[in-house]
Amino acid sequence: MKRNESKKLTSNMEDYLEAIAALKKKKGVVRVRDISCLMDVKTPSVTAALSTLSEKGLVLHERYGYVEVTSEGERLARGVQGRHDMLLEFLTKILNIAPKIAAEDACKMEHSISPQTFQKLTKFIKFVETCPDGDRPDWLKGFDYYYKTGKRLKCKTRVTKQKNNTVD
Amino acid sequence: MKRNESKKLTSNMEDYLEAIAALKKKKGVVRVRDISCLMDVKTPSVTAALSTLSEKGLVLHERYGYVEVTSEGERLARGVQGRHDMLLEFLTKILNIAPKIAAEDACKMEHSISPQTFQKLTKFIKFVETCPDGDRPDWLKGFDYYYKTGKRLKCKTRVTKQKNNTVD
DNA sequence: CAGATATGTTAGACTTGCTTAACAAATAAA
DNA sequence: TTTATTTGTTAAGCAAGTCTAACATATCTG
Repeated sequence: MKRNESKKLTSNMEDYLEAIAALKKKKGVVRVRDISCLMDVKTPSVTAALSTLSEKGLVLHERYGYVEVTSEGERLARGVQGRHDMLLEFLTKILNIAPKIAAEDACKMEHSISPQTFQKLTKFIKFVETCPDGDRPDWLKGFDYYYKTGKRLKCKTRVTKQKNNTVD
Repeated sequence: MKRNESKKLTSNMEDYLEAIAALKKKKGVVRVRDISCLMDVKTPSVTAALSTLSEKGLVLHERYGYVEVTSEGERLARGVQGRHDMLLEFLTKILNIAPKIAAEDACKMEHSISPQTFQKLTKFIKFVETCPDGDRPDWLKGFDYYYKTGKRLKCKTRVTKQKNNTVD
């Protein structure tokens, strides 16, 4: 009754789990080779990782066999993937960051973001994307303009006090 | 002429350097003990880290002496600290995340954020904080409201199409 | 100044994660 | 079916970072 499900995964193990779940979804079956290719590590690293994840009850793996993900593994993988997707969306859609850069950032940040921040950002994205203004709310277009030119578009609403808005 | 300034620091070394620079700024002199307390590690870990940072030319440290930061070390530390501060500001001021949580997130994300994302977010914060609307632009207040209630405040500007905005 | 205390270093061990080299099993092809 | 190829595992070792235990230096205090 003392299973080694010490909950907390390292970033690396989260990466392996995420990759495995993604491969499962995409290809149906998952082999050591697939994981090693996707993650750009050698196969012995994968074997080692699988042994760790097995002990934690997140994957099933018999010698020379396919890799299966347990339901608990699924659950965790969905969490990581969810954080990744959300971050990617925030970076590309809202901040307008180049997809490649955004993907790299998302890959690293997905391991460190707290549930609170995840929730806030998720809502923030939703807030932006369901805006009646259309694709991109006016204020966000205002940011695009500000980012490019350093200047602020004329504000349509009340102006209480004007602060400096210099370019650096 | 072959100094070991292999540029890229690990997250951990970035943390040490950041802590050292912060202590220097705050207390004037930096001892191993201070670093070990601040970072919650034992002193031998600090000694080892200092040896690494010394080799890279980022700190100066003689046996049993104070720790000094080189100008290159300063420069790097400022970078890390800058990312930290920016992230903290974004999380607390814009997303309204509790300071403690925000600080934890910032501590981890400060190591993984790309220059591009740093720049975008920096501008985004500036865009928000120099908004003529006052402390917090109207659209951001709109987000606060949306976050709390799941409902969208009436939009003052043109409404092209209304999408669903459910709470989950 | 000399002992007690605080601080710093060294040595050795452990963990995580990676590698290469050698071996073992499974699959494909002759 | 026997060989060749691909795939997977084991073993051994390296690097970063942590720790504890033992030792060394500095500093404080009587």
